[in-house]
Amino acid sequence: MSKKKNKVVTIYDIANELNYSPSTISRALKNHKSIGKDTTKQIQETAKKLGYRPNSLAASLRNNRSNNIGILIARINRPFISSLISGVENSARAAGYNVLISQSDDNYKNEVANAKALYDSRVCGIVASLSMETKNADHFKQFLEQDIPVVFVDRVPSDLNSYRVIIDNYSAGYKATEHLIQQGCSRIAHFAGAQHLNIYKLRKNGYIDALKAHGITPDKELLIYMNTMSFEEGQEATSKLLNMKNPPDAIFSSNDTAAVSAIMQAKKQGVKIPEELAVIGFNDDPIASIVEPALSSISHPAMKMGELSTKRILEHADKKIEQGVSEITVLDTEVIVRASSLRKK
Amino acid sequence: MSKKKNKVVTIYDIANELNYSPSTISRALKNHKSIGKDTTKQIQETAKKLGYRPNSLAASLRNNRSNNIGILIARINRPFISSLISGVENSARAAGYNVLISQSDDNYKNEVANAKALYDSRVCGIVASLSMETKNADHFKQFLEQDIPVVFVDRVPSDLNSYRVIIDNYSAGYKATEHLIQQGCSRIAHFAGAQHLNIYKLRKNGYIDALKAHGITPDKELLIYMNTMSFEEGQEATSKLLNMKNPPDAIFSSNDTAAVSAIMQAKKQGVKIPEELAVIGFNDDPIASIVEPALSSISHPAMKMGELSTKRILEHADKKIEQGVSEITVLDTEVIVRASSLRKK
DNA sequence: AAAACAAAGGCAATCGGTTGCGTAAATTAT
DNA sequence: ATAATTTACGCAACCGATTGCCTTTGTTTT
Repeated sequence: MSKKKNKVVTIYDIANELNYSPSTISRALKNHKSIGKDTTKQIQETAKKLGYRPNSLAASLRNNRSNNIGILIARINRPFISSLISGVENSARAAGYNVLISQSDDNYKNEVANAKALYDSRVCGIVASLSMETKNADHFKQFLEQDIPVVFVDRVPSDLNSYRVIIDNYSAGYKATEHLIQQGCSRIAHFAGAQHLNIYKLRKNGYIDALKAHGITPDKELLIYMNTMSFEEGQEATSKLLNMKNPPDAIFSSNDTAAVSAIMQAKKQGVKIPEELAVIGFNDDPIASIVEPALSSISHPAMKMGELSTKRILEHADKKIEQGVSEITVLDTEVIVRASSLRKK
Repeated sequence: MSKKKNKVVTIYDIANELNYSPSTISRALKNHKSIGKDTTKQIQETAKKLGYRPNSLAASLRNNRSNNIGILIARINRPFISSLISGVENSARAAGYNVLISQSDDNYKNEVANAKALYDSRVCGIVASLSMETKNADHFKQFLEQDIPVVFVDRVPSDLNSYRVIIDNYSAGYKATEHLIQQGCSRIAHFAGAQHLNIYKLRKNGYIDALKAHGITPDKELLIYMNTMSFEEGQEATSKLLNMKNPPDAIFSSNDTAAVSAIMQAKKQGVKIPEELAVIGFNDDPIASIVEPALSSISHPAMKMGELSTKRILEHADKKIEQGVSEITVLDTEVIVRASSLRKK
């Protein structure tokens, strides 16, 4: 048995059926005012009757602009990212847009290739969070040259002006550290991520400045630079820290994965949390509420950031953009205090 | 300063530059054999020099088929789903396809609307996992009528023949239950999901048959039907179970969320795990390894399922499909034994 | 050397909407 | 009643790549 494709109904079919021209059909379907009311109604009814479905490809080609928003991220299956995507998708779909995703797997070359692919499919906007390896953002210039809005989220480049939706990482790092200090900690270690990514650098700066502001001299031995901030890296670092002659009494980790691994490692070594070691993470991933004791963390409004990113893209068309000006949206974060850092009642 | 759009280079520009016809350019760019070697080389070089980028919209319109694979799922920010998407995206991109996502939020109407949207953008295939509310799959017929392959994953409909990529839920439920029995449990409760979704029904059936096979009569009081299997539902159910005159000595939950909530609730009530209550979940989400004691679970090869789904779509074009025959891909699952169910050493 | 064939490209239609411009008829203004 | 508008719709080009078919020139066959 061969595959049988039913004929797809086009505006030409409707035009033939009703003896109108295709342009009239096109206009009537979009409720263009220059088409009579009765005619419009009749055309729309016939369209429905025939099972007409618009071909967005044709429209997009003609308008030189699709209704697709592209997402460019490192990895989809991370709590923060999947929530971000979810936020983008929700608001995009509500506005009649589709969402194209691409993940770089934290690889720079993939990111460049994905940017090309999204460009070629003529997305009308891009939401991007850089890969770990990305150190320059030239592959986004192609979009800007065509006036296609690019919204950088979370991991944003420092060398390219465009929209940004971020949190105040410096202040979050400051607040997290200050919280630990207020709990009576004074030897506070920090798990810092790759420093060419400004989110990690800023969190570290906040950490350092909070220490100084409270009269604590930062100790280089307590500042651990990590690569991917994986569970394993966190475990190893924690183990080393705890075996020091003068171990820390708190850890502020730039992500929850490493923070959770710190808790688990500390427990394994018989170190009591939070009494002997207070821990706070970053992102407020689901695991933060599950680990025991529950992990304090910094809220990261992923879904909201996604929604705002979409909004920036959709609003872009109406705007006049001043050259050299980047619009930055900064969201609030909160210190979520849980048992892992709660020393004082 | 007004927005400045640089002119986009098309094959016509290359044609003018080199005095060839557009058709020659088109063929040369695809290494068509009917174009001379030198010519082809020259054209490709010029294309690169001018910064030519193919317009996939135009190609898709002409071919009446885009290079976009559509994904239709309930919620993106769930570990299983985001990994599934990741698998689809990886293999799709490797083959030069883009991925369009849409989430229904477990709402039937959204699912229908999303299916329409994906259809209208002329996806060349669909990967779908049904929403909780979906009880009929008629909205997928539009794809099949146009010979657009639909691959159902995990939550598959029972009333529509198409590709399926699934695990053997019955056997997984059976194995999970049997594992608990082997650990010495005999009053085994089950958290069952919405029964119109066959994954939950099959897991339940496996549970029941495993009990019977081992001479245990299923107790209706231990069979808890849930709606969304949320953390809260799990807590409440666990609390009720533990307060019974004759409480269960094990729980097999159809997902990890409810299983984890069971562990946490049991601990809160002072019930020892696994000694007094053994627990096993389903999916092997990240939280399973984090909760204490670590949750036993059933592996669910999400990424792999995504990859296979893409494969089905890409292979579809080459295939002759027999009517009334559905191709089903069944993946193996494993019982991941962790502390939450380990009573015997 | 005539016939047959292969190689290299061009012509023009096509995919399905969209839209600037034009026009005939109907309505309003003067 | 004539001019000025407005209403309602059609014509045809256009978006950019693809492809069946045709032509021209060059090469091989007998």
